[in-house]
Order: sequence, then structure tokens, then C-alpha cells
Amino acid sequence: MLDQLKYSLQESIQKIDSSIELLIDDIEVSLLFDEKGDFTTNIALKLSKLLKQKPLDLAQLVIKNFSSKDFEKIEVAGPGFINFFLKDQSFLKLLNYEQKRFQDQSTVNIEFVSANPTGPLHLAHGRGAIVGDVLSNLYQFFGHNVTREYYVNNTGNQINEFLSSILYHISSIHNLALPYKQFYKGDYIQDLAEKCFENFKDIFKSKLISKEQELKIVNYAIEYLVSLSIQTLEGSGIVFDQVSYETSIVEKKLLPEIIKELEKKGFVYRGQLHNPKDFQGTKKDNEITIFKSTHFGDDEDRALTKNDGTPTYFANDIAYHVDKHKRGYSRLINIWGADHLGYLKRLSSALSALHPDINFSVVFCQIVNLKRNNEIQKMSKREGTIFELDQLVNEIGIENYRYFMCYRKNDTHMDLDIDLIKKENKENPIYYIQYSFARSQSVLERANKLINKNMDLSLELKNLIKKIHEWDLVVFNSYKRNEVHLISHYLENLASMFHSLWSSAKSNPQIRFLDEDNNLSEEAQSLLKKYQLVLSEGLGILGIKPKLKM
RNA sequence: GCGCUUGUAGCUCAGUAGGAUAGAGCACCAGAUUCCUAAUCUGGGGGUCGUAGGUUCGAUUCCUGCCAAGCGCGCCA
Repeated sequence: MLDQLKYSLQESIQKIDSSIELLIDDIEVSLLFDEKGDFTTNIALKLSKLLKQKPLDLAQLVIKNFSSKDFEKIEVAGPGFINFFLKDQSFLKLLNYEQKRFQDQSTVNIEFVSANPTGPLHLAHGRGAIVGDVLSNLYQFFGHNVTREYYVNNTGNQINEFLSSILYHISSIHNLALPYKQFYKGDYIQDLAEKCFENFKDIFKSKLISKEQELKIVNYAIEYLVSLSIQTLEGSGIVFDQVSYETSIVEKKLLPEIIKELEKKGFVYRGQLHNPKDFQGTKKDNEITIFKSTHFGDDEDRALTKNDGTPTYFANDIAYHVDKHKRGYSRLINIWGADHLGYLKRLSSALSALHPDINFSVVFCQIVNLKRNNEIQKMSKREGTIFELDQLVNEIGIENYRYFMCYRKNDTHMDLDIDLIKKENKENPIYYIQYSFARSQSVLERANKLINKNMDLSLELKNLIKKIHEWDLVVFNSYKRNEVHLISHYLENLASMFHSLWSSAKSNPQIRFLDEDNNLSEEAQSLLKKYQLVLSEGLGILGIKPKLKM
């Protein structure tokens, strides 16, 4: 119905001045939940500058030329807002209004979590995981064919250090005197070392471990941790469609072509950047391949190869994203931690150099602090105070976990208050929302027979109907902006209006859903069903099942 | 030092393609239950929107300086 209102407004404005080119999307209409009215638009304020007319005069003109049967009153208020008051019968129209939902069936690849495969998932990964999954649900809601992808960085230094740490443990526990250093610490490394030892007993009979054997061991260890992570994620309701390994991207040998392509476009040169951080001794004169990312506004040019000729992480990452692009997705979305903010410029530069038409975007998730007993828990790898994701999900439950990870805007810092989350009352929004669903369900279950009777249009009922109607706006906005918190906030507000209506019937039995004989009016039934539908859709996108009974 | 993000009520945070008296929850105070789930609801106090300027009919929102917090600043990944 908001769309209809927009069209009527457009029509009215055309009548005033047919030379105005006003797009329907330029007309802003929002809902009011107070005595000012039901809908409002600021279009007169917006157009006043363009038309060089006073907003109040313009608003009057708009009203004069406006035609619609749904409103009993339209008035100008404040500096030039136009406020609309719906007729009573229009509220029921509003309730049963079936908006045709925007649909786009193009393919989208959403890559998230993608943690280094050298340790278990912890709290920091949890936010990206849920935001990525919920965003995937949101895109599916609008018809997209979504691939949830998990990327495993199984090459590079970190892998060597990881392997070395495992072998160091095996060596020291079994007195093997193998020449490996310790880099990673923690219980999980010891457990993993023991598993590797059991699995590769034969290898450790000799004093020397070949490169091939090392590879076998590290691949086993990585595979073990990856499957553990996937398992943890499944425990939070996330199922990936694809797991990609850096090594298999390397095997595709895309990089030489990519560098050639960049060369052709003049974005690559051979040369030297500053010395590496750990560089000692005389200046090396090896030249490396460098991408001219400053051309795209980056602070400095970025290395594509290292001193020893091997590709950098960045180079392989370009190849990985080109690979995703080649797989035919019309859109690539990455979920990254805020510590990668500075990395975006160089990757998007490289991608737009190669494929100017690429639709690539990154959603950033800021860090999450854990709060317990009103104190922020400092987390540090060194202190061994890392909170593993498994533990968290176990402690607070999957629903709370998923809801609270979507509770705050993704790019702001967030405190996760464990004590609040575990509360089972209105302080906990997800509990509050679920309770409202259970209340609505109890009415439907109690209903004896359906009768034909008009509902009493109280203020609370009108507000609830309007709020339900707002859902289409909210979910679309959330999708357009890649912001999942809009959904959780909406659901909380919606539930609040339901509870208000419910309580208003305490003092006024006239407006209860059920009469003395537990008869339910058809209108009330359709309201309750619509309420449940919207809640189910919203909760569904968050990956939470509504509760029928509590 | 440079870059990015953030600064809104005592606390946790919404709101910002410039718009009405800046919102919600918690905490605090006062109320509501013979009645569909009180696991809830109603009302109240509480703000120089970090700060100083600028842009204009109008700025929490845009621009600039400053202050404070977080993150990043490898031929690591």
C-alpha cells in the first residue's frame, strides 16, 4: 500500500508541474506510530529547493491534487511534512495487502569464516560466521541462488610453522630428537600431535622425515582441524556448499595469466619495495613483481612475488577471487574481520583492474568482546584465555548465539553480555520475541469456531497492523544494505507491539481475540496468522525456529 | 606518523541518500493480574548527539580542525 501511496503522490506532483522528472524511488514514505498520523512523506520539503517554492505551500498543492480513497484525513504539519490518516476499513486492507516481493535469481557467492586452518574456531570467528550465514539466507529470501563458501589458506609460512610445532611436540614427548621448533602453543596442538603420531607411526620409526612425509602429516592435521571447524559451524546451523583450498587454486595455475594480463594493462612492474621486515645483511638485488595499486588509490604498490620468486598471499588471493569470478557468479561477497580493513583496497584494485565489471563487496565485522559478571573478558592467545566457539554455543544455545551476533550493526564493536543472554525474560530480546509467538499460537489453538465479526480498531491494533506491513520495507532495506541487524531490531519492535495489544485487552475485554465462548473472528485469525508469518520469515532469515509453546 | 572504524541517556546500543519534540532496552521511581501465557504491560525522571568551526530555510546526519578509543600499516597469512 505504501507503493500505491507513492504512485498517487507521483501523480499529484505531475499534475502540479509535468516537467518534473520524479522517480518513484525518490519519494520517501514512512510509517508513523503516534498521533501525527499513519504515514508521512517529506516530499514537499525535498522538492521545495528544486521548485523554489515554500515547503508549506507546496505541501498544500500536493494535497489538493492528491486522490486516494484510503485516507480520511491528510494534513500538512511541521515545516512541510504531509501526514496521512488511514480510514478504519483501510487498515484491514493493509493487513491483507499482498505485496509482490522483489525477486532476483542471479547467483551470489558469499565467502565467510575462512579461518586459518591452524587452530580451532573462537569467538572472533563467530560473528562473521553468523553474519555470513544470515546474509546468505537474506539473499535466498529474495530469490538468489547462493553459494556459501569456506576458504582454507593451506599454504605459506604459517603452515610450515604449524607443521613444525606438531613435530616438535611429537619429538619431545616421544624423545625422537627431531629438528623442529615450536611456534604454536596450546592444548589442541598437543592433542593434534598425538593424533598425528598414532596415525603415522611408521614414519616416526626413522630419524629423518622426508618432505613428502611432512606433507602427508600436515595435510592430515589441516584436514582434521578443518573438519572440526565445519562441525562447529554445523552446530551453529551453518552448512557450507563449497570448501576451497588455496593449494587447489594454485594447482589451476591462474596466476601467470593474471600477471600477464595486468602487465598488458600496464599495472605491473619489476622492482623492489622496502626491505622485508626481517631482512638482514646487504641489500638484495633480486627484483620482484609488483602491482601498481597506487594507481587505484592504495597507499603503496603491493608485491606479487617474494624474493625467492614464490607468489605472495595477495597474489594467490587475486587468483582465488578470479577463480570465483570465472565460476560465473554475478556477485561476490566476502565477510571479513575488521583487522583486514586495510587489505580491501589492494584486492579490489586488482580485481577491478582485471575485471572492471566485477561486482565484489566486503562486509566487515568488528570484534566481539565477551562480558561476564559485568566485566569484559580479555582474550589473549598467550594467556590461554581464548574462548572457543564450541564452548560459547554450548553455553548460551544456538538461538541466543545467532540472534545476538545479528543484534548490532556488523561494523561496530560489540559486547556480548553472557549473563544477559542467559536470562529468560524480556531483558533477552529473543526470548521476548519467542514469547509473543507462543502467545499468538495459544489463541489459535484455543479458538473454538470462526465467527464473522469486526475487530475493534484500538490504537494498539492499528500500530501492530502498520508494523506488520512495514516488514517488506525492512527486509528489503536490510538486503540492499547488507545489514542484518535491521531484522533483529524490527522483530523486537514488532513483538513489543504485539505484547502491547495483548495487555491492552486486560483492561478492555472487548478487544480480546477470543470471546467468552472462545470464538475467534476471521479478522483476528488473519491478523494472528499474518503476525506469525512475518515473525517466521524474520526469524527464519536469522536461522531461528519460532516456538509454538513456551 | 599515516590510513580505516568508532564516540548518541548512568549502562548496552538504534537512528544519519539533511527534516517534526533525537529513540529502545537495562538500571531508577510509581502503577496494572477474578480476564486469550504478568515470561507481560502502563506512566515518570534522565541528553550542550566527543569538541570547535563551516555549508543552509533546517545538521546527530555533509565538510574541516581538534580530543579520545579500537584496528591496520611485511617480499606474514
